[in-house]
Amino acid sequence: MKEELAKRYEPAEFEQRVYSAWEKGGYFTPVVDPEKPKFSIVIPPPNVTGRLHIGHALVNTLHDIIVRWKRMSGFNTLWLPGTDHAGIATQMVVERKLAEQGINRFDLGRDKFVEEIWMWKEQHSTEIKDQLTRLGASADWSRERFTLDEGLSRAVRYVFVKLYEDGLIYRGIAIVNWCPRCRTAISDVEVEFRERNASLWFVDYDVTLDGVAPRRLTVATTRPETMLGDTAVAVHPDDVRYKDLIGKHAILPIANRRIPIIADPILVDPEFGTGVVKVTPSHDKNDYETGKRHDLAQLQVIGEDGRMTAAAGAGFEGLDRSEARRRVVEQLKESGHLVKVESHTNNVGVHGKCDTDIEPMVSRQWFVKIEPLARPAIEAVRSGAIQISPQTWEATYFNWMENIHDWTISRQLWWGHRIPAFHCPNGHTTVTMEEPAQCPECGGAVMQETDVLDTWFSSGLWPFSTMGWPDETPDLRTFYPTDTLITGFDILFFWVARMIMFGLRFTGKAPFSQVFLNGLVRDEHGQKMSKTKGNVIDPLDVVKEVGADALRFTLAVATTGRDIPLGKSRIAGYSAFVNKIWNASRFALMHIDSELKDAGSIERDNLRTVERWILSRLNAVTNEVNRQLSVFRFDEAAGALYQFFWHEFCDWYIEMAKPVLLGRHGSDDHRALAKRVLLEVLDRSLRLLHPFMPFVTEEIWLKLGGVEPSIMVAPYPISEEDLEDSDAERLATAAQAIITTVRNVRAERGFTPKDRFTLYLRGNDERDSNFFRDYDYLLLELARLDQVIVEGEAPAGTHHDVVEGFHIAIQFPEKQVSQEQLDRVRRDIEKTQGELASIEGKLANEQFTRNAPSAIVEGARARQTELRARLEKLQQNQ
RNA sequence: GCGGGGUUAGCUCAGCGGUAGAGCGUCUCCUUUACACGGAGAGGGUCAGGGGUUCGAAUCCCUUACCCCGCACCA
Repeated sequence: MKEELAKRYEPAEFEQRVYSAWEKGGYFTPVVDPEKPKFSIVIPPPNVTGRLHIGHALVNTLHDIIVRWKRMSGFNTLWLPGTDHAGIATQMVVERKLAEQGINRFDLGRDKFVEEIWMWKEQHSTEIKDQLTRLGASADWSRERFTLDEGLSRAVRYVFVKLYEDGLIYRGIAIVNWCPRCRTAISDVEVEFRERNASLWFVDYDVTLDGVAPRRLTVATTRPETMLGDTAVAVHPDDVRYKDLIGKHAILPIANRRIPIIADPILVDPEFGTGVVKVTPSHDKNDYETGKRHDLAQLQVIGEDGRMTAAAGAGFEGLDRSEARRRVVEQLKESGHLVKVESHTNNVGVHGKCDTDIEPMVSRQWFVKIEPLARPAIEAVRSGAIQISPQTWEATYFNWMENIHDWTISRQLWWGHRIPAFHCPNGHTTVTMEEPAQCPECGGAVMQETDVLDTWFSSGLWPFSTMGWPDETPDLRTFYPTDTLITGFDILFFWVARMIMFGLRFTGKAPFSQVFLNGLVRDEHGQKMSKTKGNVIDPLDVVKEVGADALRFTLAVATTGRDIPLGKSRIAGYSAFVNKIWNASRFALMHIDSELKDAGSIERDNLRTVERWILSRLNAVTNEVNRQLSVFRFDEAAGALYQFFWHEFCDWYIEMAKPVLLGRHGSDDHRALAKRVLLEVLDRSLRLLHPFMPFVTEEIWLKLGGVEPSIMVAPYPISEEDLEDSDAERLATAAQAIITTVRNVRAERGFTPKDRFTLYLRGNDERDSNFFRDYDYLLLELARLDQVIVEGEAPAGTHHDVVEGFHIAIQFPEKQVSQEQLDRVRRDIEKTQGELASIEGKLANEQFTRNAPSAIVEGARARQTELRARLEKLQQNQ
């Protein structure tokens, strides 16, 4: 029994009900069977730091589109969901929350603090799952994983121990990027550079020369506070200005220490500045290397907390770095050692997570020797075993992988995988998966390393650790390697590269064969969304307002390029499309009188030209959508469906079918055929649209009464060659073009819809003429004519035209330009002048131009130009 | 500094060798029994500037200007 659709499209009425039905149906869970053709994909696990933003909505919509498409196309499909503990990021948000209560993590102690984070995690992973559910994500929740789960943690320990045994993990002292706020080392990729206006201070160092007049060397520095830790001054060995000073000593101002003057061709560029460089091995990467070359002393003057140490000297100990800088400059000025100050822009490295200036710091950390892992990972992409699209990212990938540095993996944090290394008081270190009872070398008591691993260490194992690896599980055999990886380009190095390296090393296989990197969502002016700018869009707010389908479709259409601008008006545009689908379906359901499962197949021979045309077009779109999805052109696929459904199916086919469906024209057989085709086109269109708009398509499709219990498990349409009909397309297109021409003439000459014309037309052959004789009712109704004469001779004085190869002539009554029309032009001119005046007033207002965001001012200027042009045009027409 | 991308309609973007496209916005007309979240029409662009290749260039090459994004970094 056919059911009717509600009069209004109200997504809130059915979305959640539909989702629960899918869950109950078990459609998200694939079978475990390595023999079946499969498609598998893992979610880029969202951080449990908070709620999902619109960027997550994008990447997960793209996942769901691909996953639903593959599932309907007959693949045993797994989308494996989960979340990431996100080390430092999560630790930071919980610390911030505790700070509001006036507590810091040291008050709580490690165990209690970690317990706090677990509570936070529980709440947020539930929220995240709920958000994904509301978007329609067809992920297999029975396989949901978290990077700190026992199974995944075991994989982490296994990999760590294996890499250590293979000599690819080492512990050592090195200069690393240190975040004084988070009090941990971070890796190179976590450092972001910010351009800043700074000063360049020129400082004189006295040179002690036995028996000769004293000289001074001028060094330039952007960080005067580090001079307290200088242990040398360097010049270029070939620099004639200073050649005689090499090997002598300089006196470091303030500290009054004697430091050597060394020659170093790598550190010093004689062309730059004064050609003299101060050397601070403890607080600068290049200086650290120089120090190693010259065996210089290290003097740490800045501590882990960013405050000056005792070594900085009396009057400095305990001062913050920036305060110490001010004081050093002050003292240099007083003692006359400060020669001059220049302003200078430089790029300061900051910690991407908290924006704190990075302090290069010498410390003992754990590292992964990365080159042996990177080499096969480069090869995998070069050979095509892994394809990255858009392909332009491959260059970026190679560039990075070929210049890769060892990876600092230890973090001085409390939240994460604790490194499986066990130290004893005698200095022995044992690396094993499980804690040993005693030190295997000396029998002493052991204590586990307090450092944890970089969060990307565990997410690098995600495609296989989530499937039970290192055990040979049925899941692993069935679903690994995965097929596609979809994620934002911003984590190409952080995540994608690490998965490729780990996957190849430990499973011997590339963890996926295709990578699709999507763009970043921005606001409608191309600005990055951020809370401080107030331009963030919460996906759930949008879902509540317009439904998940409209949001998903908008995101899919917008995916090309690096930046994805998203504004309310754009979403509204596609929510109108969902509404259109609803209403067209409602119309169709009013006329369709049999269920899909009883309808039988269409007798191809009985089809008439207009039906052949729409089926041919539907087939072309089917082909197009499948093709575009296979190359991740979500925009093209969605756009083709939009164009077809709205502008071909609704605007033309339904209108062309109406005379028959509504009984104004045609036989009963013809009517039955039109109904059958209407059902066919609607059915196929809904299935094609389903991956993009799962909710509304399901809600409507179930009313068509198909054999499958859900559109989710109905087959995805594929193109069928025998539906192609270029001749039907030619004739239908011609009919449409002729109708459009008549409408044009009507509007241009100022006629109303009530004025009736006579149309004369001539076909190229008998077949064409027969078509227009058969379908003259289409021209009469859609072009509002009172007569169509095929093959007749057109009288003189008619409007002649050639449309799509057909000669037509339109005969219409005489018509004078009325006073009313003239008045209307005058009213328009007045209206435009008024609007222009108001915009110009605004632009002349200084307060507006100074205070409004530039985008708004620019918009006003653009509007001004547009209005001026329009005004000119109207005045000409008067 | 090195590398990559961009500059197309008022806005946001497709197109990337063969007669300039979409969505939104603008204007006009229309309550025609699916939809006013609608229908029918209209207007709007020397495709950043300059040079070249070609029968033909938004599209390929060179160049200039401006913008974005990586990577590296000079004290």
